[in-house]
Amino acid sequence: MEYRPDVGLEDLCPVCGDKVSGYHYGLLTCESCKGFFKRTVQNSKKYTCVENQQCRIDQTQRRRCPFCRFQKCLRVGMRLEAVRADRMRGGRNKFGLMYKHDRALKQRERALIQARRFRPERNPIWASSTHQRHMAFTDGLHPTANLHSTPTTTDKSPSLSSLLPSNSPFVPQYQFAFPSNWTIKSEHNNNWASSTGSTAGICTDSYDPSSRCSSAQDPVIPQLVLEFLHCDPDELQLRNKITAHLQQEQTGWERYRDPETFNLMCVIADQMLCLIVEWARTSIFFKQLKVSDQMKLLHHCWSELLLLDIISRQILYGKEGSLLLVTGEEVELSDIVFHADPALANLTQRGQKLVEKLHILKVDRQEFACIKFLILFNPDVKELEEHGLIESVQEQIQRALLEYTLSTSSQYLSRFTHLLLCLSELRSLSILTEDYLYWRHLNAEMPCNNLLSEMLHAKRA
DNA sequence: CTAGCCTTGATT
DNA sequence: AATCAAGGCTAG
Repeated sequence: MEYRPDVGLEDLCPVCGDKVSGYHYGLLTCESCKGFFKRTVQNSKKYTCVENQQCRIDQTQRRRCPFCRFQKCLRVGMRLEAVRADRMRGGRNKFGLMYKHDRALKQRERALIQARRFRPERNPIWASSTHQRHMAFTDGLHPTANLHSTPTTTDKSPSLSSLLPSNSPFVPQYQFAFPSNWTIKSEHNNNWASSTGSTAGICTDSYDPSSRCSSAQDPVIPQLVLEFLHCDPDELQLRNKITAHLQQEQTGWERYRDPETFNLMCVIADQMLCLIVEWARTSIFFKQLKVSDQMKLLHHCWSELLLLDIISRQILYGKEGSLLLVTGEEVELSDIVFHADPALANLTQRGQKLVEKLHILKVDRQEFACIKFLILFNPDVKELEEHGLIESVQEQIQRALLEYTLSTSSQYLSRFTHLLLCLSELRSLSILTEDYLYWRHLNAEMPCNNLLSEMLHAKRA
């Protein structure tokens, strides 16, 4: 296998693919597109397209249609407001900070790639993917990048049923034993909410985060937790997959620096859902379930998993005051709240509060990996064929998580209880989010024919 | 018009 | 003083 640098994307102009000469009008572009954008805006140029406004824009053909070229400039995120009305030269503009953040992010990314190169990690999840993705940069087919445009066979995300059937034979590694020395007593339907009542007495004291053990003495990571970690996809691979897809879709992913681009967020969420399904179907325990049960479980918990994915990203990699997207972009939370409608603003704020709580608890990657499985294996889902099996897996996960928590925190019971309370909040937040998305979906404000809309319909059918 | 190179000037 | 993203200039 030969070495090919996969960092090429950010060195190419997102408009025409030429060599980038620096940040211009909001993002990294080449010198010629910088000049073209400047001339167009300064002189208020009006172009027309002699074709059907779908001209391919690349380095050799960029001169042929200024109309389509300018459309693409806007689409990839070049900012009109960065062209100065007074034509003042020199100095800096308000984007300076954004450029700085972007640079830091790219630097971090490079470091990650560098580190991974020396410690190559075999990842069976991606290798065994049945869903082929075209990484090639196919330009010119969707020039307006209208996300409502009729999906082609490549840009339409596959249905859940087509994603699920697994070819890999199951090799049993774990016994489904029931030596439950302890269980979380469930008084309600809700797994998480139950802990409020039964263990309330223990958790009235506030949790002291300093009780979290330092890594000085290595915590004992239970075998099952290690297995969950092994199933957990690598963040950088997720990022590369999603950005490759967005490139292919010609959506110009820089656009969501503008928090109003709800559509693009939906495309990202849809792609994340595909990857979550991929994670599940190749994961321990889940891959041996009947496909019908797999579908029921995923239909039930997809929004929780999606939210947890977003939230865990903030805690593991993000920073305060901004939302880190899977693509590596950061969006100011205040911008989102300012631009969003009241319902979305409220969801964002509640989500942020949850992030803060989990941040105080210092939830780590091991625990997030466990929690994902806890959410997936929900024995309260109706009409499960292998209910007993799913229940026993749920108990094993709970045991493993508690065992791990025990080894990393001196106040493990308090900590564990707080963790479960957070999951209860995650549950209600996911229900609200589904309602919100469904409402936008009914108003035809979302891209259709994708996994996201399939999931939205599943529970309401 | 295009695009490569030049000048400018606030920020660091 | 160095940086670097604005605007400016000018052959082709």
